[in-house]
This record gives sequence, C-alpha cells and structure tokens, in this order.
Amino acid sequence: MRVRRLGRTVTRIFDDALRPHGLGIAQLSMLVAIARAGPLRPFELGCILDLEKSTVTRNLERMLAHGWIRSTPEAGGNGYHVELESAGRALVQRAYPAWLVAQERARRELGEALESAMRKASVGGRSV
Amino acid sequence: MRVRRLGRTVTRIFDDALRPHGLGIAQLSMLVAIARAGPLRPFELGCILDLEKSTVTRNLERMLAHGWIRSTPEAGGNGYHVELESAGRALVQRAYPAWLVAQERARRELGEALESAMRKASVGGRSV
DNA sequence: CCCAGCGAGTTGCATATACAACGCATGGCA
DNA sequence: TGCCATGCGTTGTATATGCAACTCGCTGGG
Repeated sequence: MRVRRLGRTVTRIFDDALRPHGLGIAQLSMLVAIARAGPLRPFELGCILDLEKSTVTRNLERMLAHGWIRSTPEAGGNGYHVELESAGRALVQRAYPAWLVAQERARRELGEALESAMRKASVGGRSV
Repeated sequence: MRVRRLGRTVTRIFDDALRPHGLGIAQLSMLVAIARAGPLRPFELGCILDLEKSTVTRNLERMLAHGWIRSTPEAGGNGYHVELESAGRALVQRAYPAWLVAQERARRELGEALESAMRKASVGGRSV
C-alpha cells in the first residue's frame, strides 16, 4: 500500500533530520502536542495524536527518562498530567530548524508521490 | 504529521480485517510481492517494497516459520531466493476478500483525510 | 452503605521498522 | 596470485505501535 510506504518514507526523512538532536518525529510530535495543549493527561494526548493509550504510556516513559517532560499526580486521586520541562522546551526550539528542513525536503521529494497515492486511494484505482 | 497518522490508520484498518486470517498487511504485502515477482532474493524484495534489508530478513523469517514461503539457496554460492509455498498461495486467496473489504473501508473513511493531508503536504500549508 | 461496572493507566506480548556493525563471498586490480 | 572493496545478508539494539488482559479508584444503583 502506497499510503504505508509514504508514511515510512516521511518517518525516515524526519527521523534523519532530527537524529542529531537525539529524538525522532514521534517524540517531537508528542512534545509539540504537550507544549500546545498545556498540562494534560495521557489519555487526552492519545486522542489528539490518535495513538493507543499503551503507546502513549511508553513514549511518555522515554521522554520522562530524558527529562524532557514532567508528570504530576492529578489532584482528585487517580491519574496524572504531563507538561514540558524546560529541557523539553529548549529541545523543541533547537530541533525546529531541522524540522523545517525535513518538511521542505518531504514536500520536494514526496509531492508527486503524495499526489498519486491520494488519487489512487480516494478516487478510483487499485491501490496495491 | 498527517501522513504518519494516516499510515497508522490504514495499517489498523487492514490488520483488523486480516486478523481472522492470522496475518497483517505488512506480511500480506510481502506475500503478494513474492507471488508477483516470482522467486526472488530478499534484496530485490526490499527494493520493491522500499524496506530496509534487515526488516525483510525478519519478516521473511516469520513467514518461513508459518510455512507460507520457501527459501532455496542460490546456485552460484551465496544468497538465496524465496517463493510462495502452496500454503502461502492459499492464504493469499483466502485473505483476498477481507483485503477488498478493508480497501473499501479505507477509501470510505479516509478519502477526505487523504485529500486534505495531500493538499497540506504538497501544496502549501503548515503540516503539523 | 456496598457492590458492580466503567474509565484510565499499566503490563505482557507480538510485530514492524530502522540503523550500525559485522560476516562472507565474489570479483576486480595490483 | 593474493588482497581489498563492494554488495548482500544477519545480528544487535532501539523505537514505535497495537491488542488483550489486568489493576485500581471512583461513581452510580440498589
């Protein structure tokens, strides 16, 4: 399936550009989502990013280990929320230029592929 | 990134539809590729599917273990090639209807999403 | 007041995927 | 002829991802 291949390629492009900063596109996406949505609970993060809750749990673990985020127990007993640590904020700042470059590269390299994949998948042709 | 999310969703839809048959879209794709391209070496498979060689090695391992494919050493010394076992061929036949259903469902559910993702990514807008 | 069920999070397990480092055979080149 | 570069495959390691089963605390019904 073209869409899946496309996803892999995009992931490679971004991970590649972000490698010097020590994180991948999955983690950067989560950091940005947390930055934007303020302190929030894992569950909400899952909704925003369309990720299974267990995936969120484990990605958060890694980012906690790096000190990029902080987690605070929810007042009302169970659950907790996460927010950016200053290290996380700094990292996002630092990685932003690389992200831009990757964005540009993806657009350049995949414009056509995206276009044709979309046509195949949503208009009419056979998709594999 | 929308493209990645889209890829995940597509994967879920197909894996879901194929689950009763005991394989996922990644494996089905490989089976079909092998069926089409005849006996071929792992490396070529990687080129066709745009997968890293180590990924190919390990996916082939799993499919070998299932008895879906057979591997034969290359005449000229090193390397080998793989081809479908009859079980593999039968499986592809059996799974085909489910694949069709998933295809339809993906088209229905993602047509718009694909369209907009493609527009954002290849025309102009900010992509995250 | 107690219990059943629900919702959020965790854990076990499996797959898919990639990069880096290594192994091994082959083929050209000195 | 013998050695090195190159190409294909494997192995080590790490992420990302999902499903299923479980836990635990709250909350609404009785």
